[in-house]
Amino acid sequence: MAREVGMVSASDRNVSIPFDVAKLEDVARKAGVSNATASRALSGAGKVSDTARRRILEAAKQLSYTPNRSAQALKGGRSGMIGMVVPNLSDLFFASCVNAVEAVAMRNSSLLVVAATHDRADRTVDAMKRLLDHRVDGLVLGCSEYLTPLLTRTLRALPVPVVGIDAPLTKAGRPSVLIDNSAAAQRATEHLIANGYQRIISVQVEPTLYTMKERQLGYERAMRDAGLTPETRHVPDATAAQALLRDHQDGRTRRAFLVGNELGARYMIGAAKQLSLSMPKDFAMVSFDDFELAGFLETPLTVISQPTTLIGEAAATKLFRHMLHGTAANSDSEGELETILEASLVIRGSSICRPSPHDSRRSTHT
Amino acid sequence: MAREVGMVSASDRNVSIPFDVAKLEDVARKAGVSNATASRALSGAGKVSDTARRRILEAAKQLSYTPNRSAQALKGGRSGMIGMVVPNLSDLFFASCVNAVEAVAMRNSSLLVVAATHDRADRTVDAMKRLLDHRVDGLVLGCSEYLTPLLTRTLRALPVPVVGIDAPLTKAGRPSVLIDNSAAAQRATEHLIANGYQRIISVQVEPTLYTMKERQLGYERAMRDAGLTPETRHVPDATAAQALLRDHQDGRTRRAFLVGNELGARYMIGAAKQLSLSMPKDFAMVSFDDFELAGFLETPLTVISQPTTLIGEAAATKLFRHMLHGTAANSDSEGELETILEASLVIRGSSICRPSPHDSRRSTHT
DNA sequence: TTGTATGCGTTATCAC
DNA sequence: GTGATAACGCATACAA
Repeated sequence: MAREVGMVSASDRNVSIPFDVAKLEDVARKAGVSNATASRALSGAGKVSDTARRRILEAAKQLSYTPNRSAQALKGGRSGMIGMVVPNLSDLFFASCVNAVEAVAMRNSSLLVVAATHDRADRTVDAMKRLLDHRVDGLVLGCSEYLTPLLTRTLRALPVPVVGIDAPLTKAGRPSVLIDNSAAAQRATEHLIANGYQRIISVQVEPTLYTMKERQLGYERAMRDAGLTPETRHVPDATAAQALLRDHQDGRTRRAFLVGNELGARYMIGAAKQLSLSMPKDFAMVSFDDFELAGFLETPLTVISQPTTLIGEAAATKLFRHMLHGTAANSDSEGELETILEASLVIRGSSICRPSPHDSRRSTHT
Repeated sequence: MAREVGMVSASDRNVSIPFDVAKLEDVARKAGVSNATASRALSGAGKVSDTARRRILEAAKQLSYTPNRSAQALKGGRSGMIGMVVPNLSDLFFASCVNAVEAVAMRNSSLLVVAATHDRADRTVDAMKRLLDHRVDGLVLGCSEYLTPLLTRTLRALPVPVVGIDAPLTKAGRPSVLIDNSAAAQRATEHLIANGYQRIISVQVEPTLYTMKERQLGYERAMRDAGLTPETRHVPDATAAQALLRDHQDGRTRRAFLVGNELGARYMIGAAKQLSLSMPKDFAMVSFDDFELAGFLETPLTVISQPTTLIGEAAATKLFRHMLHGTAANSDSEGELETILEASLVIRGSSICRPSPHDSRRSTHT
């Protein structure tokens, strides 16, 4: 068996039992066959007599042999790892996607290597390269930004399949899994209009992101279609949210806010508390991204909910399909590059005139 | 055979992905030196003439050479990866820890490989073994359970350093980073007592977890010290929470609940809504684990907040220190096996008689 | 200081 | 069917 952990220094009292690092050679010897035969039997490829196979599998089991993935990867096979790049691992949306991707990876006998840019999009390319140094077999890229030329070029050149999340990689010829942000925002806006709101303000925290631009488009479309005037405010922080609410305190017209993400919703809710305003009396609100306690807020919050688990599963599944298909890259291999999943509008109290006492989960799909 | 979601059937797995990246040999040739010299120059170890070194570095840069980590790992060096096992990657607490660990790994030129047990603790050992198949250089183990004999044995035998999070690995001779759950629970209970509550019920969602047992102990100690009678309820779901609140509606004695985790808090808040009860009028509540909107609930929630980022950073830092020390395992290498970080009691409206209108963040350390 | 040769654990290509 | 043997890319003991 490989290397003994011998040479235990005298000071060690809790002597470590040598960990199960049986290698192929050990299995082969124990089964009384050659290295090559053992490999064939274990990998399933190649012809091995039944008796030999049985003995080999038995030996492997007893030694609890598992192949050294580094060696496999070096030899040219798969590394058995996929990579995932996200802005932040503690972000609600991405964490949920990561969790789903990991589950699919596991089911496909792969491990997930994560690399966070920690909200610095300029590190995305670096992160991808580092992942590739480790020979990941594929990549899930969670990136909310528009593709930069550098990123596009890099993506095209990557020697492994890539699937995007949150924003499309279409310009780079790579598939992605998204929701229809524009349609979802439009649907939410129409919901507000249907509830009698005419003065609806789009609240943007990070207007430059792809998703935010899309949501803005949907909002504007709904407003135009209804003959209303779009009105947008950049709210980068809590202070801006307070200013915004102060500007809309005249009390004559009923105001509604369509908020681009959960962070913005927090700013707004905090500002409302500060100013002692309450929804939907003083203003209405719909926000992107659901969270566990949205229904338990002082005023339950109407949100557009993304199917994060489905997104992660779909992206990972698509990735593995491409990996198994074996094309070097996955550029324009299948007809459609963008898989669109459905977001749902979860109507709670913050967007309707008479708030229901309990969390009403009438959800309608966009 | 039922196909699981995300399980990609392998119709053909023949094609390997070409990986035409510069290797050491290319750099050496371009620099006009041997393989070995190039390796020495790039790794920094060994003596190389200045002129050669310059040429080699230049060549490496032009070819944008990065070493093949699989080969390095196989050769016996480090793989440049650390592993992390957690119950769930979308869990607030663990996601935040993972994010911090990843950041530290990055700073140490390592990648983070994650493996989630998806809330099935019996998969922990499997997850660790899979990580080790990939030759991770170290392991962070996030496990809320008590160590089983199998897990203890496995941990002792692991050939790499391990650091625990959330629960101690002391029985396995491994270090860990935790908060003092018992002291935190005691502190919270004392806070309730100081606010006039005498009937304080401990609400447990998963009483068997290590953390929960600890919290229970602290709660009981505080109660005993105050001459009060401990009272514990198992609340595994929303229904149980409703039953609990119904049982305590007599309105004569002021009730307070110490809730073991955020999930329990959700159950309680939901049940309160259903029964049209409100805090702190009808009952008081303190819960473990802070979350973004805890201060914006109908009644801002008093919580015990764990320094998740610090925990992750401390664990990862400790791990890398052990890895650099170079001992195969890290058992009893340093004096103290348990690093205790401070949790803070964030007092909001749910635990005091007259709730302040705004989120009061007077936090006191345990 | 530099180059040659060897081996890490696997898989694949050959002969037998 | 089976078993030697050669890579995979890198690091290093040993020579030069």
